[in-house]
Amino acid sequence: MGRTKLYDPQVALSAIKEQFWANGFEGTSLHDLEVATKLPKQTLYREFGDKHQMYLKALGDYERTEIREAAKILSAESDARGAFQALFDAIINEVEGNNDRRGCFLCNASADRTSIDQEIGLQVVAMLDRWRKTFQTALGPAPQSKELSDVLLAGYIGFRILARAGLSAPQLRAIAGQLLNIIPTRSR
Amino acid sequence: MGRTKLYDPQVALSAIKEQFWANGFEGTSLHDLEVATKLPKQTLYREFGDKHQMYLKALGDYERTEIREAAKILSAESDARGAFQALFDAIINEVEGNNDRRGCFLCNASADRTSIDQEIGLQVVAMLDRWRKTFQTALGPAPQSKELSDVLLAGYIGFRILARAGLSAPQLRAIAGQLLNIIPTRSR
DNA sequence: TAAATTTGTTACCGTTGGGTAACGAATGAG
DNA sequence: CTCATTCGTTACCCAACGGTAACAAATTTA
Repeated sequence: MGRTKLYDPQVALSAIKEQFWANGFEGTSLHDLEVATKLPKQTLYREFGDKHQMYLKALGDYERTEIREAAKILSAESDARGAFQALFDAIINEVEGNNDRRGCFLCNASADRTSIDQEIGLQVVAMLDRWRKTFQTALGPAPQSKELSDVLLAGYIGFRILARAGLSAPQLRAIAGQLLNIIPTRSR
Repeated sequence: MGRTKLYDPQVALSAIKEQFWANGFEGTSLHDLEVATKLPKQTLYREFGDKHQMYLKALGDYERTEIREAAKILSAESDARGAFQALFDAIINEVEGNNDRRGCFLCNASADRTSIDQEIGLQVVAMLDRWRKTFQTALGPAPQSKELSDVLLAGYIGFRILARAGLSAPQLRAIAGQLLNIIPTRSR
C-alpha cells in the first residue's frame, strides 16, 4: 500500500537528535533539521509530528543508542571503580580527540526544556532514573549502592556539564579522578 | 547633560536576569524582556546593547547577587560540612516552599550557550572557577581542598540540574545528604 | 490493470524574531 | 534662557519561525 520511503526514518531521527543535542530545543530550527536530515520539513512533520514530538523522539533515540553504549562500557569492567573509570575515560577521549563539546543530551535537556515543557520534563526524569539504575547495577551488590548511585549521578551530570562548558581535558581528568574516589574499592 | 532616566537600570537588569534564568537564551524573546522590565526594547538596546550583551550582563548580575548570597551562607557556618549542608538546605527550601525550579542560572548557562557562543563560554568558565574557589574557601585549610572543591562543584551542578529537572524535595534531600558525605568531618 | 495510498515537491500562511530610524518631550550644563 | 544631549514613544524593516494546503509522481495491493 502506497509508495516506499526513499529515506531511512532511523537515520533521519539520528540526525535530528544530533541537532537538538548540540543546539537545544529553541536553538534548533526546522530549517536546521531539514538540512541535517536532507529531508523537506513536510516529510519530517509527516514522519515525526511537530517539533515537540521530534524532541521527545530524539531523546528516546538517545537513550536507545548513546546510553546503551555507555551501559555496555560500564558492564565490561570487572570492578566498579574500573567501570566508571572506563566511562569517564571514553568521554574525555571524545573531548580530546574530536573536541566533542556537546556534552550529554539528557543532561542538556534537563537544563533546557524540563522546567518549561511538562511532558518533556516527565520523560527526562524517567530517563534520569533509569540512568541512575544503570549506575547502581554497575556498582554491584555493594551496600548503599542506591545512595552511591545518587551521588554518582549528580557528579556525572556536573562532569558532563563542565565538559560542555569548555573545561580542558586535564581539568576534566582531575575531576573524574576525584569522582572515582567516591566509589569504594573492591565493591564488586 | 540630558534628561534623567525614569527607570532603574539595576532593577531592569535584574528582571532580564530572571527571564534568561528561567527560559534560557533562545527561549527568551525581546518581547519577553520588554514585559519583564516594563521598558520598550528601544530603551533596552540603548541601555544594555544587543541580546548577546544582555545575557552576559545578566550573568554578571547573577554572580553579583545570587552567588554572593550563597557565599555568605557558606561562610556563616563554622565547619565545612555544616556550611554545605546550609547551602543545600537553602536550595531545597526554595524548591519546597516556592516550587522554584529555575535551578542555577550559571549551571543552566553552562548547558545552554557555552558550546555555541564562545564569549559566553569564556565568561561561564571563569565564573565556574570562581565558584569552585568559593567552595574551596568554605572547605578551609583541609588537605586536598582543591581536589575536594572540584568534586563538590561537579556534584553541586548535577544537584541543581536535577532540581530543575523536577526531582522531588525528598529525592533532592537524599542526594544532598550523600554529597555531604564526601566532605571529611572536622576539616576546618 | 485499476484503485487506493503514500510518497516527494512546491508554494504559501500568519506570526514572531532581533534590530533600527526618526522624532518630539524633557532636562541637564553653560 | 539657550542649546546640546538623552530621554521615551511610535513606527517600521526584513528575515526566520513553526506549521499547512495542494498536487503530481510513484508504488503496492486487489
